[in-house]
Amino acid sequence: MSKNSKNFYCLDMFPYPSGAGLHVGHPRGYTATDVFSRYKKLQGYDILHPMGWDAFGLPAENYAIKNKIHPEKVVAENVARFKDQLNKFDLSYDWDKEINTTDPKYYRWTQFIFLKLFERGLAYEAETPINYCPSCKTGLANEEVINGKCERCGTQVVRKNIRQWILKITEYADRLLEDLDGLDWPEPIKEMQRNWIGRSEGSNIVFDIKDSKEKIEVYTTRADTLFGCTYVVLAPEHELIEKLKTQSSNVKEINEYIEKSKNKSDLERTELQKEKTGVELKRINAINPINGKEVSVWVADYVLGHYGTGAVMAVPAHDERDFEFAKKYDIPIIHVIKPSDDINQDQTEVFTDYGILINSAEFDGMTSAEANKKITEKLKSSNHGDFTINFKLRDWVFSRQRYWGEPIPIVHCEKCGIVAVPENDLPIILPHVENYQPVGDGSSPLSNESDPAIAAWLNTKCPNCGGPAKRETNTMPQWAGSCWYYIAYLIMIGNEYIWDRKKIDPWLPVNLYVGGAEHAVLHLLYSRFWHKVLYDEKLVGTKEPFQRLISVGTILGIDGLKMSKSRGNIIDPDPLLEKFGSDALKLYELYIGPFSQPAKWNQNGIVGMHRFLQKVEKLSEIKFSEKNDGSKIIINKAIKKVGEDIESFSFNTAISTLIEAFSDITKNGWDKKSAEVFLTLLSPFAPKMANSVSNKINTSLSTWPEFDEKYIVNEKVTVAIQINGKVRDEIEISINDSEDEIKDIVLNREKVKANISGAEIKKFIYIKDKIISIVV
RNA sequence: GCCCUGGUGGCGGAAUUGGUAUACGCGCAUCACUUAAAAUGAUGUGGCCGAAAGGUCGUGUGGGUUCGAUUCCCACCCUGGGCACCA
Repeated sequence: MSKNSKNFYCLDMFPYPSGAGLHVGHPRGYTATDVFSRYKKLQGYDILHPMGWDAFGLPAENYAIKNKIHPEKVVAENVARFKDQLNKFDLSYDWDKEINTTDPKYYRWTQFIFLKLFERGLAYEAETPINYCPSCKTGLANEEVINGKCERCGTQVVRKNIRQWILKITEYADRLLEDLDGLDWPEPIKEMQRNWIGRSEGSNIVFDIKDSKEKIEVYTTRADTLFGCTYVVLAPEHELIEKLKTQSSNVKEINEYIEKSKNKSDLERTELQKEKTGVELKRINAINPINGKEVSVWVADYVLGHYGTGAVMAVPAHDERDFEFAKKYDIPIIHVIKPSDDINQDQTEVFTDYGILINSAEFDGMTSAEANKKITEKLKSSNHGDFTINFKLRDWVFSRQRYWGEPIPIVHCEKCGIVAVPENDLPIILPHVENYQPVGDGSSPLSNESDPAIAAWLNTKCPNCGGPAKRETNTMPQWAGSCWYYIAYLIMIGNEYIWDRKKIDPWLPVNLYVGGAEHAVLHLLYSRFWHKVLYDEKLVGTKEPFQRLISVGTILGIDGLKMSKSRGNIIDPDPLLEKFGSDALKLYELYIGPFSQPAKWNQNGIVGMHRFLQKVEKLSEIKFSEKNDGSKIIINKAIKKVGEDIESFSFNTAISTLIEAFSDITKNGWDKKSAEVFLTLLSPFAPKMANSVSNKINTSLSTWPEFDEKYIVNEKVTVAIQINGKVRDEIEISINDSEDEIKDIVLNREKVKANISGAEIKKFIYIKDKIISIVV
C-alpha cells in the first residue's frame, strides 16, 4: 500500500508543554499549518492535522524538583493550560488524535522501537568518555553540546566516563546524507545536516615503524602532500602508544602528557587560542611509505582520537595546525605544493590550497587532484594505503541519568548479562516514586535501592533464565518520543495504539512539516534515523518521514531580542485575543513578515488587521450590484495570487492581496459571486469572520475557487518610456499593438519629443508588457 | 576561520525570468464627523531643490556588465544562525 494522493498530512512540530505557557511567538507556525490545512481542505483533500505533547524531559523534571510537585502532575497541568490557550486561536486540530509521549501506552512503542534497534545491533552499551552536564547531572549527545555548553542549561560540559547506551546512527550516515537530495526542505537546513554528517573522502596511509612490527595508519584528504610529511601524530587515546612507548626513551613524559589531556574537556582541548602541545615518542621513527624517509612520531591532543584513524601525517608546509606545531617544536618544513598561478610565491608561509606538486619525485608537475589519486594508487599497490571515506557524525549517546524519561527496556542478569525485555512485557512503566533527584555520580536516580518503591521496580527476574536481575536504570533522552510521534497519530485508535501498515502507509510521508530551524540537527536527524530503521524493519513503507519542511522564523520581542521570561519581553496573546479576536491575531502573525524569517513584534501591527476585518464585516450590510468586468478581473487575479502565495508560504503577500482586492472591489462595486469568492479566499486566514459574513449573506464557502484565465490576461497595459535609462513618460497601450505602431505613437508624444530634443535615435527597445526604452 | 541567512522610507515589509523601486500594513500630517476625545472616513506621506510643472539623488559600501540593476558579476562592511584543531 502506498500514500493515498487524496490524503494530506499537515504536521506541526509538537510542543513541549512548558509551564510558562504560550507567548505570541508560538502560534506563528500553528497558524500557518492551520491556513494550509483549511486551504487544502477546500481543495478537496482529506486532511490530517493533529497535535500532541512532547512531555518527557528536563524542564518538567527540574520544575518538579524545585517546587516539589511530581512531574506527572506538572505535565498534566501544563498540558491543560497549553491546550486551553491553543484553543483560543480557533485552530483546526484533530483533537481526537491527541498524543502524549509520557503516556505508557505511547511509550510502549518507543520502547518497542528501542528493542528493534537492539535486535539489529544498533543499540549497544559502552563505557566511554562522553559529554556530561554537571548541572543537569546527566550525559549528553554530541548534538546537545552547543559551543561546549549544555543545550538545555548553558553549563559548561565536562568529559566523563559513564556506562552509556549508544545508538549506531553512524551506520546510517551514508543514507542520511544521500536521501537528503530527494527532500523538499530548505537548502540551509539540508546543508546543516550535510555538514553535521560531514562526509569526507580521503586516503588511509600506512607508515611502518622502524625496527618494529607495528604500523601507524593515518587518515588524510591530502595524499598529494605526502612528500611534505615531516612527522606523524597520534591522538593521546591512540592504543598504539601503549605498545610503542616502552621502546622510547621518555616514557614518563609521555605518560604525564596523556594523563593531562585525559582530564581536559573537549572545549579545553579544542580551544583555538590555546597553544598546541605535544610530546615526541623519542627513538621511535616512522617510515614515509612514498619515499622511505624517516620521520618523528609525536603524541598531541590536537589530533582527535575518535575521528579517522586517530592519527595524522603532519605536513607543516601545507596545514595551519601542523605548521604551528612544527614551528613550536622545531620540526622541518618541506614545501611540496605551489600555487598554479604564482611561481614566485614566498615559501616561508603555509599554503593550504590545492596547486601543483614540487619536490615530489615522479609526481612533480601534477595537480593536487591528480596526485591525490596517483599517490594513493601507488601506495595501494604496496599495501601501504587506500582510498577511504570518513564521517564527522558520531554515535548517539542515548541514555540519561535522569528520572523523567522512558525506561530503557533492558535487564541486567548476573548470568545472562544484558537481556532485552520481551515485547509482550512492554511497556516497562516508569515507577511512580517520590525520590527522583539526579545523583550526579553517573548513576540514575532509579538505581537508588534504599527507596522501596524504586527497589520494587528495579529488582526483577531475568526473562531468559528466570534468575535475579536488575532493570536498566538509565532513561531515554527527550528526543526518543519525538522520533516517531508522526506515526503515533496514525496508529492511534480510540485510546490505543496498534502498529498497522494499513493505517500508516496511506498517510506517509508527512506532506508538510512546520517547525523551528533549531531542530535541524537534533530532532530532524534523529527521527530520520529511526525512520530508516523502521523502514528496514518493514514497519513503515517510506525511506523518509517528512517530504516538505518549512522552518518558522522566530518572533522577537519589541526590543528585537528573543522572547524570554528573564528579559521580561514576553507578549501574552490573551489580551490581544480578547481585544481583537483570534482572526486578527492570526492574520497579524502571518502578515508580520516572510514566514521563515525572524520578525520583531509590533504592538500596533495587529490594528491594521482588525480594521480590515471590520470592513469585511460590513460586507453583510451592502446591497450587491450586477456583476461587472472590473470586479471579475480583480477577483480572478486574487484567486491566482492568493493560491500561489499559500502554496509557497508567502502569507504576508497573500494577505496584502486580500486587502487590496477588497478595497478595489469596494470601489468597483460588489456582486454576490465576488463576495462569495472573496470570503472563500479569506476563510483559511480568518475563518470566524469569513463564515459569519457568509452566513449573513447566505452563501457557503465549501470549495476553493478556480480562476478564469481570460480575466487574468491584460489587454491594455501601462508601460513606462525610458530615455537614456530614465523614466520620462508613460503610456497606455494595447498588448496586441505592433512595435512599429507603438514607435510611431511614442515618438510623437510631446514629452518624448521634448526629452529627445532632436537628437538621433540610436536604439528603440520595446519589451512587450514591460517597458519602452529609447537611446539617443 | 569556514558554511548558511539577511541588509530597501520614521517602522514591518513588496517588487514574476534584469524592465515605472517603496505594493500592503503601521506610524505621521491635514481635513470631515464630535462640545471634546476615541472610533471611523477622506486626502497626503523616500530625501533634497521648486509655488507648481518638473528636476535631482536614492535599495549596506566601492567597482563592473547592460539601453536599463534591489535583481547578474567582483571586492568589502555589517546583522542573525550553524560549525569549529574532523587532518
